[in-house]
Amino acid sequence: MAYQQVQSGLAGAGCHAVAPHPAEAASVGLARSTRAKTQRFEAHDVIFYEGDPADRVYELVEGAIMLYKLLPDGRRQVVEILAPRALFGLSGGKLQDTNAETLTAATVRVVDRREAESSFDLQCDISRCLMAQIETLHDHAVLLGRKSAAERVASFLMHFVPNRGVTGCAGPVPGRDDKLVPLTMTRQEIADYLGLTIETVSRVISDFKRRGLIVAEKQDRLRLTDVCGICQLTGTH
Amino acid sequence: MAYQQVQSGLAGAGCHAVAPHPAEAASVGLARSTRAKTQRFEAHDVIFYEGDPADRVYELVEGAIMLYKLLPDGRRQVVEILAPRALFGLSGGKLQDTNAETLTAATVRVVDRREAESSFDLQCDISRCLMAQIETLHDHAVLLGRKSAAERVASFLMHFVPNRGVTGCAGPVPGRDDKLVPLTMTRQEIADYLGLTIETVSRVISDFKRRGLIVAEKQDRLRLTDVCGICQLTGTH
DNA sequence: CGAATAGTTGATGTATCTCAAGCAGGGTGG
DNA sequence: CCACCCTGCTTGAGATACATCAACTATTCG
Repeated sequence: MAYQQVQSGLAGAGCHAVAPHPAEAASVGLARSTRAKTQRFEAHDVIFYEGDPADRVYELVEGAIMLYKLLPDGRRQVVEILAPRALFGLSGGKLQDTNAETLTAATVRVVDRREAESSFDLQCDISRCLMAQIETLHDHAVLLGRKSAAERVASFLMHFVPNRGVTGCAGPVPGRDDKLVPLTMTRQEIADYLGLTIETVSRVISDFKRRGLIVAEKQDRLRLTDVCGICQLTGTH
Repeated sequence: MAYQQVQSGLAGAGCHAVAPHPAEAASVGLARSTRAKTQRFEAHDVIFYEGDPADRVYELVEGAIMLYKLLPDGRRQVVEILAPRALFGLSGGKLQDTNAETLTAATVRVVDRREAESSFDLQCDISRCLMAQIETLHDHAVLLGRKSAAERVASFLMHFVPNRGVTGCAGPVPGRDDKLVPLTMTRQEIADYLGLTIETVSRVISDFKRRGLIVAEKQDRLRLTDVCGICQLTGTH
């Protein structure tokens, strides 16, 4: 069940692509450690700040988390959005390089960094997860550096549609090509993730509505009514 | 630890200030593997393409390499610039997610991925290197998402000045505050790295010249004559 | 119900892109 | 050794996508 929810988060943000061996599912990631502690957070709680000591490793068990950086004048860039099973809090140096804040209520597993790094299996999990993260960051660099506002928003929306827009995309089930997307992010958070302003995000979404690509069931519940059409707008295909 | 010095940024692209510990230099990274092969490339050689099987791990020994992605319409984003001792070619999936191309002549050490992942020590090196890469990618996301053209170019130039603009920046040696930067990248490559056009990069550099921040000894040899001044323009301080 | 907050829409400004021309340096061949 | 070309870089003029500023509307929550 928990793994199904991976798909409803921002796909690619975490390690979800690595299919767990069913038998191992419960013992993958930080759960392998006997000394793992579980922590519960409310929506919009801060888990750590940039500059905090990076002496613990976190695994997102449930919920969604964003990592972001701030410039001294207040500009913000959300650099990653994490889905369940993502590891975070690892840092090259001794200090956290980002802030970590929950988007929704979230459960997190925490292990002492020293311990995490002493197990070969865990070390492998960590590398695997970091590699997936890097791929996501590469895609995001393309988005931020080279895509238009409409392409950014379309790409963002496509993240919520698992197994579409990927190589070997199955295409729509004939006659039905929609997907309900429960946004857990505010317009401001989306804008800061996409390197845009709140107004531009709003305008693009309104434009998509007018063009019949999406319907807003509520402000934070968008129904993508033409997944293929949106996918065409990502610039990636 | 030796690997804390890994700079997956630009420093090595012309700045060889990152000195490996002489005693460890030969036994760190992929050199730990007995079956590592060394390969030599000319400038602008392609090492692998996006979509190639990701079955080998590479370590840059000498030179500079860029990783980039292309959109179908030809837009390009350079996602990473690698300095000596960086590992690359690792991928979350089975395929390379970027193209890898040398910027200069380069020496690369290659190991079979399976082998690299079977050693605990190497696995540790790999994660450490991946974490450093992620930090660099985070910074780059801020640059691409939130910085102005001038801030991007200033940040780019500061990458070539080791130990400046970092927390605990020593400041200039009184009376002298310059640094020679031998660019190994064309304007087009810089533009594709910074998410700008060639013309904008050129204009910003010209502007910096007019303001006395840099002097072009040659087109590809810039002397930063006011490192502090440039640092102030990065937006990070 | 009403204030507070988040989102939308419009009018205007501007940073950067686009298109186009001119220039410089490096290499080649006459 | 110099003229020429080729490529990469610079500069200018104009277009445009997105940001900014400001008003308005919808939603949430006490």
